[in-house]
Amino acid sequence: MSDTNETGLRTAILDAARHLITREGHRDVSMRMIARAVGCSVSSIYLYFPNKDSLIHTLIYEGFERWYEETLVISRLPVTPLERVEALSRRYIEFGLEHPEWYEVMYLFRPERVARYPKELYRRTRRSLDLATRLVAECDPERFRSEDDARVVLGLIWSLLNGVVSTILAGRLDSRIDREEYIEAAIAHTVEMVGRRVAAA
Amino acid sequence: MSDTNETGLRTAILDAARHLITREGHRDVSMRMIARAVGCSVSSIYLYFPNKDSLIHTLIYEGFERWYEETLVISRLPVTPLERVEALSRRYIEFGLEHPEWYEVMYLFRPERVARYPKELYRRTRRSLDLATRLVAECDPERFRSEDDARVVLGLIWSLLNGVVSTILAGRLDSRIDREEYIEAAIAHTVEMVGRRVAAA
Amino acid sequence: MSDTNETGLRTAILDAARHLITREGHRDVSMRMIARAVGCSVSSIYLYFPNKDSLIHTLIYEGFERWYEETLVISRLPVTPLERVEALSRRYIEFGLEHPEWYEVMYLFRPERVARYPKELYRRTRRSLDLATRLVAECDPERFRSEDDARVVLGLIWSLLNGVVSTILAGRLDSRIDREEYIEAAIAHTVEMVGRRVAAA
Amino acid sequence: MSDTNETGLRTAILDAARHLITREGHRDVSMRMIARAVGCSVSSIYLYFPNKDSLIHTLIYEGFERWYEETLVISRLPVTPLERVEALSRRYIEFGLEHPEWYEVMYLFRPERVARYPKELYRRTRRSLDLATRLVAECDPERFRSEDDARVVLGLIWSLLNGVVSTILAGRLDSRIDREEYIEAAIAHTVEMVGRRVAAA
DNA sequence: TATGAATGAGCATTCATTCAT
DNA sequence: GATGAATGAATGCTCATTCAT
Repeated sequence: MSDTNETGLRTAILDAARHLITREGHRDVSMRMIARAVGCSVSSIYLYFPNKDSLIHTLIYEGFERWYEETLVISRLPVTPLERVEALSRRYIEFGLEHPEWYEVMYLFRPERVARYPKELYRRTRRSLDLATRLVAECDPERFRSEDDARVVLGLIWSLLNGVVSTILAGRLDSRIDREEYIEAAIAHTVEMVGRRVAAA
Repeated sequence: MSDTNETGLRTAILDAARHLITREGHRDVSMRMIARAVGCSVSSIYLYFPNKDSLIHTLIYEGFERWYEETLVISRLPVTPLERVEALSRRYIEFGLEHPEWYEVMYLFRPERVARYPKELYRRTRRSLDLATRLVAECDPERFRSEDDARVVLGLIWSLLNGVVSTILAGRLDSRIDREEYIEAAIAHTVEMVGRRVAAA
Repeated sequence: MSDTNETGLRTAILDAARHLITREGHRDVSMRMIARAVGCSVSSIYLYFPNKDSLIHTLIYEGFERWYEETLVISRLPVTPLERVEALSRRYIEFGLEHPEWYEVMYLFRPERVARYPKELYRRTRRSLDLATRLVAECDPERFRSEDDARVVLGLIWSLLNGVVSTILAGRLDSRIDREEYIEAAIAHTVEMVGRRVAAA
Repeated sequence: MSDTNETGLRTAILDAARHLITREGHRDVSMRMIARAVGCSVSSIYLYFPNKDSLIHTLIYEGFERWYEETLVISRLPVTPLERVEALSRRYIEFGLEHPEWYEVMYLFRPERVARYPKELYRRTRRSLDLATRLVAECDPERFRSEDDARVVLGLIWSLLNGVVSTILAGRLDSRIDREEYIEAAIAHTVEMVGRRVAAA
């Protein structure tokens, strides 16, 4: 309650919700728990969010927004396109591990289950993805003449990176594996995927 | 209720629970719902499982068991080691997409959140992983002289495949990407990871 | 809780709800209050009624049922038709005053506001009304050749009697008026309405 | 908010409350809803009314006031006493049907449930009633030598008219009954009650 | 082996009201 | 005169679980 006043209740609620969700999963986090964590009454939450859904949507929205900004910074780095992709991969893993709350919250986004206000959310998701796709395409304009080709590769990269981050966050990484080595190997692979043609299926 | 008796109530409960969880998420599935789906009373479930947690643990356990059997079959295929790895990758994606119930249920497994009976669960997880690691190691005994090297690569493969499956299951695959192409590219990549040395970081 | 067991919880719930509604109005009666009055837990109520609406519908339904039985008895009295109408009027007022719970609960029935399961309720309402209409018609077959004529008169009678009962129950009867005299005058009037042609409009 | 200022916030609040209550019932109308309808803040309502109860009391009070004025006008009509009673009956039904808000709001008045400020309310109720009683008495000074006799008859008239109005407003009028015919028959009856001695009980 | 009855704790949400500004 | 922020208490309802039979 003390340091809450400084940043505003709305922000405090979002922070508490994000942390609790990361720890417990979003279905297990109740408005009561959030209120208790913030130190305000339950009904005060409803002063800032019309309902639980919208609170969670806000969280997801902010997660994507936040990652988009990271993507934007990287897209402007004065390095080679391939190095930009490498930076993007590295940053994605870092982002996920440094801010598991943001990462997990973005992962909550499930088109099928997130019912009520998803239109704007969709747009945000796409924005980051499209920018990243462009970064991939720039690496090899000849190979990625069609945007679709770049998209498939980006899709794989994204899957790999998500697999890596979620494996680590979930504590499922085999304890006999060295974490740094694992991460670096993943990044190296994403660079490979972009820089070299796959032997094809 | 009629054909339930043949296979046993316990099995019927597990089946119903698995399907419901896939459709609704495990937090949204209640004992009531399971009982209704099975056609028995709620309290009958407690004859076979001391509580909801243990029911879910059983589900996870069975998921890993099932996948272990698949892994076992592949490990005995009379083909080259590399082809076995390819088969493993393909089968993993197929398994996840064909049986989202099993897949999702395995994914429920979070050491931190699954509190009560995790010891045996851990062992099951490892068993599949170790077998798969061996399959990878056999592809290039020289490169994978140390088991750890194989483990890192398998970790990446597993991450990539999980990323692929979960992306598709969650409906998050960019609609502009062709699904089959995406899957085949992923499999091709896993083969690449094993068969060719990465350019290093 | 002691005398509850004898009659069954369901009945106890209905009784408590009926009394509370009479005292407080149906919007002011909560499931919690009913539970407290009965001496059971809130969730136990949901064992017998899927929701509050259906509990109230049951109450209304029973009220109409109960009154229908009264009507039926009167319709079989071995007296003149006019005396039957008189008996009906007298019994209606008595019924309302003796069982304000039943009476008020029937009055809750508002086609517009009672949304969910009103079909059967409608039928019950009509049943009593149609029987009463027949009783009126029998008083003067010549005058009430068309059923519609009897219906208008019955409608007026019903309005008068409802006005009388609700005025008394609401405590709005002018304290300078003698209650018995008032009631008898009302009954006399209903007989008049049926037995003598109105001077017309 | 713009045209609100002209008439005053207090009036705007009362108007909004009256309309909402008619549409939703007084228990379902919240201060929030009223504020939203008016276009002011919730707490502004508390500037004019100490609490919700007193707001509703004011509404009831005004309803009776309004009807009293109608009664007053009729009491001065230059026609025969009996025609005045007829006019009163007709006007009462009209008033109820034209202004269901006023009518319903008056009907909210229940001495038992309206706890806090009922003294003045009582007085208002009586005022209309006494005036109407006098109108009845004037029709037949000989028969209504005692005021009490007139009061009983007026009580019946009032009950009948209330029954008629509330039946129609509640949508409970049998759909096979012609509304105009029903109303005219009711009015005719009130005239009868006053103009002709009932056969007695 | 199977169940129906019962419950306490919890859920998201809404309410009338207060108070500092 | 007017408001925004805040809250405690209440609402209908669902849940996992227990227990006597």
